Amino acid sequence: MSTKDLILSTAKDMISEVGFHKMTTANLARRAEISEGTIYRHFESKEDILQHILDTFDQKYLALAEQCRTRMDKGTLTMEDLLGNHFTFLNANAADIKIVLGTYSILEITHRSMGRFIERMRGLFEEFLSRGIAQGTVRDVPLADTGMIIANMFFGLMRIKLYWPEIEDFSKEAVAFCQRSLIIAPADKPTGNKAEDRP
Amino acid sequence: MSTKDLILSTAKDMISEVGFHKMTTANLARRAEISEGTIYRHFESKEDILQHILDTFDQKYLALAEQCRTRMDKGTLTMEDLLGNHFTFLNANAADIKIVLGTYSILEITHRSMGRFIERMRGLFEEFLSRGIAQGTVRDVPLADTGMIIANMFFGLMRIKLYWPEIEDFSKEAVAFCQRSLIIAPADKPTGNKAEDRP
Amino acid sequence: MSTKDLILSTAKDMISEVGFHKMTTANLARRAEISEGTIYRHFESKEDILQHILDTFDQKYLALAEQCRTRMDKGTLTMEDLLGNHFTFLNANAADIKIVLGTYSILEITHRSMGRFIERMRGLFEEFLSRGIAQGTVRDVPLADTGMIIANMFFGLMRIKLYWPEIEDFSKEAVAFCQRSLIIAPADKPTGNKAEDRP
Amino acid sequence: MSTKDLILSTAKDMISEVGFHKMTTANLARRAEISEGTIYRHFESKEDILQHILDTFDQKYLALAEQCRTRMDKGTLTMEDLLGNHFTFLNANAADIKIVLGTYSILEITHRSMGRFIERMRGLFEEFLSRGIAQGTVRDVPLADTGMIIANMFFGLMRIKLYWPEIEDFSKEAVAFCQRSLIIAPADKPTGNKAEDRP
DNA sequence: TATGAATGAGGCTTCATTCAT
DNA sequence: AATGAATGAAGCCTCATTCAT
Repeated sequence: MSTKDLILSTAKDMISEVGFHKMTTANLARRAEISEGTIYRHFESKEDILQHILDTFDQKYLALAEQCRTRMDKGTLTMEDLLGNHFTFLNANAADIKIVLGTYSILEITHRSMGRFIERMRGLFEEFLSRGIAQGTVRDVPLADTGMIIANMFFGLMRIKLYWPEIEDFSKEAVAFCQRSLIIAPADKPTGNKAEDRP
Repeated sequence: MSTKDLILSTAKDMISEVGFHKMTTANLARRAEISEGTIYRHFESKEDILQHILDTFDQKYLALAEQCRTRMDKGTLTMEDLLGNHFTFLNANAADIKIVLGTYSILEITHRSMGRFIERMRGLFEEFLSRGIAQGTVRDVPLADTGMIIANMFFGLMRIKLYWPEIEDFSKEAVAFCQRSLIIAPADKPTGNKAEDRP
Repeated sequence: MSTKDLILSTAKDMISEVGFHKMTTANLARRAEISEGTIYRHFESKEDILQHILDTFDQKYLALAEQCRTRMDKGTLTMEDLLGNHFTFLNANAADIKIVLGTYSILEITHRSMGRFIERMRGLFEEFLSRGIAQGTVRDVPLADTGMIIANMFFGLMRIKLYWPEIEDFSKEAVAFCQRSLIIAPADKPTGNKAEDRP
Repeated sequence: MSTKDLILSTAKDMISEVGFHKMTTANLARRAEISEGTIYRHFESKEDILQHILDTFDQKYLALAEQCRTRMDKGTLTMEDLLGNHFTFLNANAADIKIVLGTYSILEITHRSMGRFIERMRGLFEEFLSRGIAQGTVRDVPLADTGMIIANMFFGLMRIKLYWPEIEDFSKEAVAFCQRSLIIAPADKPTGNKAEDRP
């Protein structure tokens, strides 16, 4: 692992653990077992490290989105799949998410980055909804707003999971919540879902 | 306005604007037009100021919750009312919310405070759902999880509104989203929402 | 008790307990149950309080010295009496002594005050020795130096007692130590030193 | 000279000159011609600097004590030697002594350090007396108390010398004072001192 | 006399960044 | 590339003293 990557990965761990402000260059150097000066050979500033972390994360989500779109084009992506993929992604990148959630309010670069992230996620969901509506599997809801609502729900789920891990996971129920609101039941299409539950 | 209140209100503005770390005691004193030493005549530490802000906010939400419960007891509280009241409250206390959202990840006191806040909101929604289910106006959904989902949605809405004000407000649609997922159509229409609005 | 005396006595306790630097005007006011401003109505500065304490102590020792001299004049003062009186005095004024010992190295006023105190004590002992030598009860030792040695021993004893109370009291033995060095045994006078030097 | 040693030696001078409280980190940095931040690269806190000074002094006295014991074992150490060695040591380490004497009443670390110092000196003197008594050259005095008395006398002497240099040195007479009290005249005369020295 | 809020200088400490080696 | 000592600005906080009431 190159020194640059070592710094990046150590910084990622530290920022997600203690926050950006509490990760000092001294701490970082000690934990990465390099000298403080070395950091500045690879990065312009402390913020620059964060920038790299954010950029990498950005790429990763871009890849996920592309992959989802490909499957959407093939028509093999159910809502459960889409949300499931996102859960998997977010869990796998918990440290990045924590960094984003923990710094967007204090650092302009993260704020912008998270803004883009939200927009991308919203866009993806919008696209999914749009196809669903066209196919008659999804109710005719406003695209932009609903996309945002779902994206938003994801962030909330992650936040709770990352910062209040003692609260029981409610992601499954969140999926159900969305499905009830959006999905048109396959059989008796005119009606809502779970019609069978009622007399 | 007493000096203590002046400090409190100036600090509230500053923290919500630039974050807790970037509000320094020197900045705060300058903007409040007092000397730095004066801050410490009224508060034990910089964090103590935040503590007071959080406590006050806590009281305010407690009052709202109580008021909602009273109306629930009378049976005059619809879902729209409940959510509407929350929107009003959150808008009226935007600075507090921004402080909470911006510091829970870096300060233990805010983290605890926000934890309590979430729990209270969830509890209130649970109670509402529970009554609705008993009355047959709300679908039979898991109480705790669903309460959390709605609470969560609120925080998300506020976050977007406060940090990305350029994104169009989607709160109305969020209410609709929740209603579709939760509310049982009054009489003959056991199904989806607003189907009649469409041609 | 007048406010001035209240301040003085409270300050004396505090300085002897925690030291001059750690007694702040805020602390003092709180403990004396007065306001900070009141201190400055009675004293010019924090050091001025100390000055008063030192002056009072000075008077007290002056009184002791005078009393000892009176008894010396009457010829009724043995070495044991003299040292005993000093022990009693020092014990009775432990707080003052602690203040003096704890501040002479950092404050000019105490330094001067302690200098005077030492000189007075030395002078008194010198006088005692001088009479004893004349009477043939005390060895013919250098007056100034020996007076200082005894004075010095007292300060040492007090210091240990006040700052290392866990060390067993050795004042009785200190008196014996001095007596062995100074007193000519009553019976076999010829053995006393330098007797042959005198006509 | 390394920066650390520079700080240490500058601090030693300053503390002994103006006291621990009046040596501020800003003063120290200015006098050592370094920046304030540099201090904290080498020491954890201002008190930590003092701790190092005290530790070094501790070592130095330990070395002296060991050397004295070695000579005691060889039987070549007279009382004059022992006290003389101590005078030399104390003079050579005047700054350290001044620091110890000037801060033991306000700082826990110095208080402990001086407590140890006193105990060590007392122990050494006790040992000397114990051997002297066994050999019949010293009177049969209580060991612990007398050891303390002599140790105490040393501190007193140093104190006067360091803080009231205008007072004439009385250390020679102090040695004589002790000898008269403790030493048994060599041959036939169990009493009076040094009568044999005279014609 | 008494109050106590306000002051502001100054104390200790931290930390991102630079630079000589 | 790497080191790590040095920097100095800035942060939080304390405290003797003043002043309007």
